[in-house]
Amino acid sequence: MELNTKGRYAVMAMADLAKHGGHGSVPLTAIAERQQISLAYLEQIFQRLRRAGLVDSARGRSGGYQLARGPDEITVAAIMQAVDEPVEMTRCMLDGLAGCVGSAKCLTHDLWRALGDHILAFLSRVTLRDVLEGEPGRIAMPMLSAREPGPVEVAAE
Amino acid sequence: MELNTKGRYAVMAMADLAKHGGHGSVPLTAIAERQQISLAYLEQIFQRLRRAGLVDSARGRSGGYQLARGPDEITVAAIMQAVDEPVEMTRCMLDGLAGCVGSAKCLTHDLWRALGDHILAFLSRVTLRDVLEGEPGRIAMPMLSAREPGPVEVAAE
DNA sequence: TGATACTTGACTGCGGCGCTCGGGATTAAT
DNA sequence: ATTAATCCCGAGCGCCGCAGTCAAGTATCA
Repeated sequence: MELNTKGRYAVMAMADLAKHGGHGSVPLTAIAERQQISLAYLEQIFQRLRRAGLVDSARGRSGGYQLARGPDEITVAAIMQAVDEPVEMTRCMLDGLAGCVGSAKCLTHDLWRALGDHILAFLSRVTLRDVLEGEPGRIAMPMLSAREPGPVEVAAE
Repeated sequence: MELNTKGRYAVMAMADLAKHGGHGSVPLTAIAERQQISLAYLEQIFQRLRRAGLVDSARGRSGGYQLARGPDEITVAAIMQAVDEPVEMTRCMLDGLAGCVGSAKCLTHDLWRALGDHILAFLSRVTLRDVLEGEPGRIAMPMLSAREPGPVEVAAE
């Protein structure tokens, strides 16, 4: 269960952009320095963000990037998907049951699917604005912290 | 955002064990064949499961493994943690703010933390029994499928 | 004209996942 | 007693892809 740097950097950079953006574009050099990310690597990442329509670019001197939409209209899910192809959990379900154990759906098929959906749903509910305001903490709240063996009470009934 | 084979195989194997277990132990050769996993690799995985107290082993001929507890007392989270050290999303928060951007918490610090908690909470609510019964689909339900800015209303009632 | 910045694509080190191998210890069947 | 299953353990290793670099080009502004 791992998160790679591309997704992480992308969200960090976008958050930085939302914060220091305001009016006019922000050059990558500034972001790279503030967030301590290699400039050349950031450039790669922003190409993808641009192609996904999440940022607009301005070339030449005093150029840079700015958000294509408001910070409350850009979700973390959108960023991660733009930068880092699949949020899927396994090749098992790309189409049909290809990667499953030969015959039918593997026993855990539905589990991974549910997990993937769950993560995506979570990230889809967090916007850049939330990140800046430290909201994600609150959003995660309704979860029981973990492993509470008592009366489990899994929703419904 | 990726899931490695160790965690995946472990859950598949444990599900298989729960299904074909019943009474007496199940040899790894059987699981390996049914789930199409390399035997030698499975052995590694089961060492960890055993040390974590999730399975009991019986050596010698007609030996094998069986669940140490009932299928409804073993969560997917427990399995994944036994096999695959951290479910953490980044080194950023191992202790304190080590990996953060020099100074203070990085902007996305809380986000990754919330994501990690969220995933763990989800996996902690799914037991082996649920997996066998195809429940994980239902468990994931209380999530609104995505980006629903309306009244959030998660879990509870 | 030069400095600043984005654009693009090719290239690469190397860490670690995913797996194999070889041996050993234990137990049950015959 | 021997053989055949099984678990137990540690070392080793190929190869892929992540993370990052490099080089060359284009646009824009002062």
